[in-house]
Amino acid sequence: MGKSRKILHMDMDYFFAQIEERENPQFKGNPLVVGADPKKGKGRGVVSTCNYEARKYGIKSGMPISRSYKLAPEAIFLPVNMSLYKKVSDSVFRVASKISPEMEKVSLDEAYIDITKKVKNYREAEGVGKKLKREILKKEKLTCSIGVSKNKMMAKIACELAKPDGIKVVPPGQVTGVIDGMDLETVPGIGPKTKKLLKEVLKKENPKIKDALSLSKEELMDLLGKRGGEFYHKFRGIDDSSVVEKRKAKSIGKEHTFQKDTRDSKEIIKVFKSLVGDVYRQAKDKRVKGITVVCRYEDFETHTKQISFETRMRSKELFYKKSVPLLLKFLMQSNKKLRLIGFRVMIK
DNA sequence: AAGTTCTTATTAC
DNA sequence: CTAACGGTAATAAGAACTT
Repeated sequence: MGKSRKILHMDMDYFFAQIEERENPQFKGNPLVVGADPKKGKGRGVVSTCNYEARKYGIKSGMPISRSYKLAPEAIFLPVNMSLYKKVSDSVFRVASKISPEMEKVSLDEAYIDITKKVKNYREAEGVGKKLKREILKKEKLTCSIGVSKNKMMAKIACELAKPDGIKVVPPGQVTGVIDGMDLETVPGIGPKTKKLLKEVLKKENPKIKDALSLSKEELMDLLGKRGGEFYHKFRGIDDSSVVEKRKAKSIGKEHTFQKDTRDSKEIIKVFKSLVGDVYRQAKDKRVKGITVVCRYEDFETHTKQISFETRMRSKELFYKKSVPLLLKFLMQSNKKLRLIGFRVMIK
C-alpha cells in the first residue's frame, strides 16, 4: 500500500472561450467560437476553442473555421486574445503550484502535478483536487476538470471523463476496468494513422484497448518501432514517465499562412524577414545549432530545408543570409504558389 | 561503417 | 460535389551525406 504515485491532471474547461464568457457574460448560453476570422465562411484558419453550446452544432477545436461557420453562422466568432489568456494562465498555474511545486505545464490550460509526497491515499488526493478546483474558481472565476490516478496517462484519461467541471479519481485497482473498453485513440500518442495500422493488424473495424492486449511487445515494436513498446505498456495502464517541472525549448520558430497563395517574391521575402525578426527577438543570445525553413505549396505539400551551424544569436543578418537562399530555392524548385512559409532555429 | 545532417511523418494542444 | 485545415513544438525514423 502507498506504493503507487498520485498524479493529478488539471485541464481548464474550454479555456479561451470560458475566459471570453467571463469577460462578456452576455455571451453565456450562446454558441461561441474563438479562433480565426471566418470572413463569411472564407477564412483560412481553424477553431481554437469553442464553448459547449457551439459543440452542439458539431464544432470542435482544430476544425477549419470555414466549416464551423457553415455549421453555425449565427455563432459568436471572436479572435484569439493570447496575451489575456496567457495572463490568466499564469495566475491559474500560480494557484496550482501551491498544491505542489512538482508541476509540469503541458500548455496554457493543462498541467500534471505529482502529489505523491502530499497525500497518503486516493481519498486524500481527491480532497486535494477538489481544493484546487475551489481555489481556481475563487481566484479566476473559471472552472476546470481534474483527473487523479497512478500515472500521467491515467490521470489524463480520468480528467477527460470528468469534463466539464468535474473530478475523477481512478485508483490503481480500477485502471484496467476503466480503459479496457476505450477506443485506441484514448492512448496519448495514438492518432488516426497509428489507429489505422492497429486496426489492420487486429482485423477489427472498431478495436478497443482490450483487443490490443493480444499483441505482443515484439509485434507492436515491429509495427510501430520504439513507440510500439510504449503502447504495449500503456494498453495495460502502465506509464512510468515522470512529471518534469522545467522543459527547456529545443527550437523556436514562426510560420505564416498567406491570405492568398502567392509567388510574389517581394511579398514573400518581406513576410519572411518579419518572421526571422520575431524569432530573433525570442531567441536572442541563445546558442543556435541550426535553422529550418518551411514552405507549404498551394496543394498543401510541405517541405523543409535545414542547415546546421553553431553560433550565438546576436544579429538577424547572419540568419537572413543563411535562410533567404533556402526560401528562394522553394520558389525555383516548383511553379506552384506558396501557401505558408516558416523559419525556425534549433537551440542548445 | 559510423557519425552527422537533412527530410518527412505523426502527434498534441 | 469535395474539400475545407493555424501555429508551435516534440519525437522518431530513414535517407543522404561526410568522415
